[in-house]
Amino acid sequence: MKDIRRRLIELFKNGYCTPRIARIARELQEPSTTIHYNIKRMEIEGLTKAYKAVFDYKKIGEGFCTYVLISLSPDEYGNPERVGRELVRFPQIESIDIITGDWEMLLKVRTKDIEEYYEFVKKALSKKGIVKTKSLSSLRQLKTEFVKVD
Amino acid sequence: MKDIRRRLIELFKNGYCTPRIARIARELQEPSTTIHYNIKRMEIEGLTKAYKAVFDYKKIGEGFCTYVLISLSPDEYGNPERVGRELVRFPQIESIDIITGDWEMLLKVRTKDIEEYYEFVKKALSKKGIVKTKSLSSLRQLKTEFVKVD
DNA sequence: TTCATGATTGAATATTATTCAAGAAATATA
DNA sequence: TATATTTCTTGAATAATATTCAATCATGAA
Repeated sequence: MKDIRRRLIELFKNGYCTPRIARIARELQEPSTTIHYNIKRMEIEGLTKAYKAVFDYKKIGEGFCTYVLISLSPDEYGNPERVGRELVRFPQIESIDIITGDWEMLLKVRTKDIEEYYEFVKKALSKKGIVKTKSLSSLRQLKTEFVKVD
Repeated sequence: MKDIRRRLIELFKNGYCTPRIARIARELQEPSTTIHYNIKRMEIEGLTKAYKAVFDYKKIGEGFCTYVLISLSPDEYGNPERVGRELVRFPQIESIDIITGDWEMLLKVRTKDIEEYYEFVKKALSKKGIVKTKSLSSLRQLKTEFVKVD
């Protein structure tokens, strides 16, 4: 058998979907050409960044979700984006924010389990500039990416 | 003019998109019927929960993003899901997690600005059971919903 | 009012999703 | 091991959908 699923999941994580114009037109009771026109305008103007899938992450082997608070070394305070941009490429990272408060950065990370999370931490969070981290693991998700789950 | 955009944004937040089968088939060099079959199976088995859009949230008037740590009263420790389920319905909430550590719950909230956030806090976080909160505002997002932004 | 720009829409066309039936591959059962 | 059963793959045909185009309408500026 071909492992189509694994490849589909990768594609769906950040794209390869598209609006259902005909269905939207029925829902909003407007002509499909009007819907089409508006969707294209929103894309051109950059309101929409991507069309993607939301998964039952447990079922795709990414059931372990952790929020990571990050403290940067003083010489990185002026440029937290540098560290952030290095992290963007890690597929386990769902979101990266530079934040107010006692910590400089907040990540949301998805892995299979705690072992895989440990591997991620060793690889990704040993960057120059990161001096301290604190992990908050999710015991249960009720909503993610605006979608009600569970 | 009809305000189509506002309505499209609402629909796109948690659905009304669909996989681009033909495009995926070209990308993966597989017959489109094989792709179709696998996508449907993933939907039936519940691997995929929704197909939706990711926005430039600043451009759709939701530029202010805040993570909210929540502490529950001792009599809610045994049932944090009760509070969580009450919060699910708020459209400003992107994610809800029950977490390990000093706090019981973590929300990700999107509003237009700090004023609208304040309105949200008054309405949503005055629930019985919530005894303390701490807001970490996002100064800059580098990645959200697995999609690189900015 | 007139003009320019952007939004809405129906009709025609191009592209795509879906169904169906047949066969191949994997798995279960004897 | 043989055989049955289930799941997966695939091409051909059809149904549904997206897209293009040109005309019309609405809006705001000059």
